[in-house]
Amino acid sequence: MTDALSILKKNHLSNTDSRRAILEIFLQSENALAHNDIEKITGERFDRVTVYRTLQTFIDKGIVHTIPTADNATRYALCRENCTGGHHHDDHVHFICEVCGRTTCLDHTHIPSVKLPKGYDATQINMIVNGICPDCR
Amino acid sequence: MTDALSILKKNHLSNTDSRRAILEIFLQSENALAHNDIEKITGERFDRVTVYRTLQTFIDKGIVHTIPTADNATRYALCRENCTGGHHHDDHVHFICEVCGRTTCLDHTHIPSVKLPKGYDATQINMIVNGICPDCR
DNA sequence: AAAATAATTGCAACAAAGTTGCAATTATGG
DNA sequence: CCATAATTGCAACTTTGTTGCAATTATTTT
Repeated sequence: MTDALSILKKNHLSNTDSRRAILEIFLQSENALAHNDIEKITGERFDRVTVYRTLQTFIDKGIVHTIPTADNATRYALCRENCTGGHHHDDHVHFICEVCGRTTCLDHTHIPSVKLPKGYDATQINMIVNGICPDCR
Repeated sequence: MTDALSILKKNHLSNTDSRRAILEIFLQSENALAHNDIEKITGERFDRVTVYRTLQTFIDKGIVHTIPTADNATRYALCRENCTGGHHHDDHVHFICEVCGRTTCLDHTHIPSVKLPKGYDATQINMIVNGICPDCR
């Protein structure tokens, strides 16, 4: 159920080398990954552009979500919740460690609700916590 | 008190054209600005590098804070609270409108506290709400 | 007020992140 | 296994941001 192939099947995506490989990487990683991290792992196997396009496909299908970071390099992480095409509902907090730089999904830490001023309508909320992770103290 | 010159004085920054001009732009803007927005306004008056360096100086002094966004273009906004060199404490929510694209500081909407899992230590928290702003409904 | 010093700017060059068009390749359904 | 549709790789480009260095400008000293 959580292997690359079934994820592709479930989302009606064709079974290609790059998609399988990149999904495997996510499945085996604890942390969110930047495009560059993926490239380092896959090496010369896939073109940069292919990696970008694969990630975009995964986002569109709700397989992966992005995390806005201060360093302007988008991080991608698997959606553990049931996100579907066009509709993400990852409502967990993201943690970025200042020491090791790793970005982690705190899957069980939900984003608290906020009351916005009149007239503001939220469609998606991100909460990014910077600090020091358990491994780095 | 809220004119460009006093802000520079208060922060022991020398009074230069670019600093004054860029501060004026922030003082007159309701929204957070990307580097590119500033360049469009200042035109050829200042070099790109000068704008970047000026913004960095303002961040260091606690005059301006950055907002992580999904589109990988850092937004900058005036600190309304008393941020000082090296220590920002902007704890308000940021709103990004999906229609007009504007990024707004909801200065009076404070970020609610979250309880992190054991071992995680927060130093800074960002909350970015995407949705539709009052002007765009 | 002018000279000396220190800070700031502009230029050129570079690096990283991401995008687009198009031809070649690969996957899939019949 | 063939046809069609989807995916990939390549080349070129854009945007965002950085660095070193010489020239300029602001501030301090006298």
